[in-house]
Amino acid sequence: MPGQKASETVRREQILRAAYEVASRKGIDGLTVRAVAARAKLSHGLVLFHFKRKDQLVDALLDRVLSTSLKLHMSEDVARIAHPLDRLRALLRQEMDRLSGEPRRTRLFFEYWALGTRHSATRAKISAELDRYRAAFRATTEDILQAEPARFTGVTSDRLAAVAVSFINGCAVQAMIDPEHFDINEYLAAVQGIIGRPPRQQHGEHADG
Amino acid sequence: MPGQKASETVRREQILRAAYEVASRKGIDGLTVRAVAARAKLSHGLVLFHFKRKDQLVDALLDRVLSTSLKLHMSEDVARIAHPLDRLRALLRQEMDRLSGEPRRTRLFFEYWALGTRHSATRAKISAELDRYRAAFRATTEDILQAEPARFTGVTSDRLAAVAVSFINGCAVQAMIDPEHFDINEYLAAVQGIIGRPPRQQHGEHADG
DNA sequence: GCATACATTGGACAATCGGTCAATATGTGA
DNA sequence: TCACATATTGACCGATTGTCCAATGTATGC
Repeated sequence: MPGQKASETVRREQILRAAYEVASRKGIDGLTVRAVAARAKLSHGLVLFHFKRKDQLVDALLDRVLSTSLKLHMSEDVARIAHPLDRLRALLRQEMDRLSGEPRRTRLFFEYWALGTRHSATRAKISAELDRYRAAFRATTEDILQAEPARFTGVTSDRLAAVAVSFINGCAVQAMIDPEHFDINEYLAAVQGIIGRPPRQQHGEHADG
Repeated sequence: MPGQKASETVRREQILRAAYEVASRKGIDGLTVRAVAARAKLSHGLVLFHFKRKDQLVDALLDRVLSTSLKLHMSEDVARIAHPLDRLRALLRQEMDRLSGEPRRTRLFFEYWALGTRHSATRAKISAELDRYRAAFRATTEDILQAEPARFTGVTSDRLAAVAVSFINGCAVQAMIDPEHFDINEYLAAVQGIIGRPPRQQHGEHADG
């Protein structure tokens, strides 16, 4: 049983898969070289043979988490929606459903997020991937601005995409701590009431604090 | 210098303050009994004399983080706003400003948040404190519903308060990773455009993926 | 001043961590 | 089949952790 050789790519994949399983269950600080090795049924020495340092393993796992957590897949059903704003709303709903349906991965994602506050390389990687994720929304937000320019005065498509992403992250955080008590439809309805159609905001702003 | 006695309440306060400074800089997993002791200029044995286990220290620190992070203070300027919806908007802006101005505390708060996914006691404590935080918004959201019932059909004041809190958390997360590239005014304007006044949502829902 | 109570210290311990390395098992080409 | 390259193992190391505890220092009542 022990000692079966394998190619480097196969081993790295096997180790990374085990690392993801460990981290998604025990958190980043529970991500131990020995725990990963045990999960992959390998010796801990072998893990450090393929990933020379633990940092490299953590970093590679971050790549994996980002590429799966921040991948926007526009289904055909959604792409077929003619009205751009409705399409964006469908995207929002889809992404929030997806993230709230994967609480473990979402939690791991935000653990890296918090870690990025102290670790600049991690922060840079997350920021770059968030940029890519935002860019995936741009096609739709540009359509929106073109279709209804009057609705979004002074708002760029970039900013619109940024808000969409931020909105999704906020809901994901909410769903992370309390998955049951979170209903996306109610959420959207209430936000619509709070934000939509301000009765007297344009003429005399009181904001200056 | 060493060995000066002090009352238990004073020592606990001193230790907790040091624990907060350590955790807000190094994160929860950087919160070490010895690090806290060093920060408070005490022996590590004394820390465990007042907090019998490290868990109790971490737990007491959570109380402190929650009571400061989730405290809603309605300033007189805000309370004086007659229009309830404008008052809620001002509250949102105030809280987002406050949280984004304290990135360290916010990060620590979300670290506990993520930790709550695995630790049920932590999760319960955070949920309870979030309930209290939500309740502080209820006075305003009830005023809103009373003033403009037509605007929020089928939305309760509880739900409205919940959305406000979730909204704040989402912005806080956003400001945590990238404090510079976050502008609350632009955020609110863009959300208003996305959510407000849906042109055709009520009759034929297409959501079912 | 002295005895008592207890806050405080720092050493010791086992457990666990990341990391190194000699020894070994395994596959491959001739 | 044999030599060679290397993937794999497990022992080992130093550092750090939480926790315990005997020794010591400090305040207080008498």
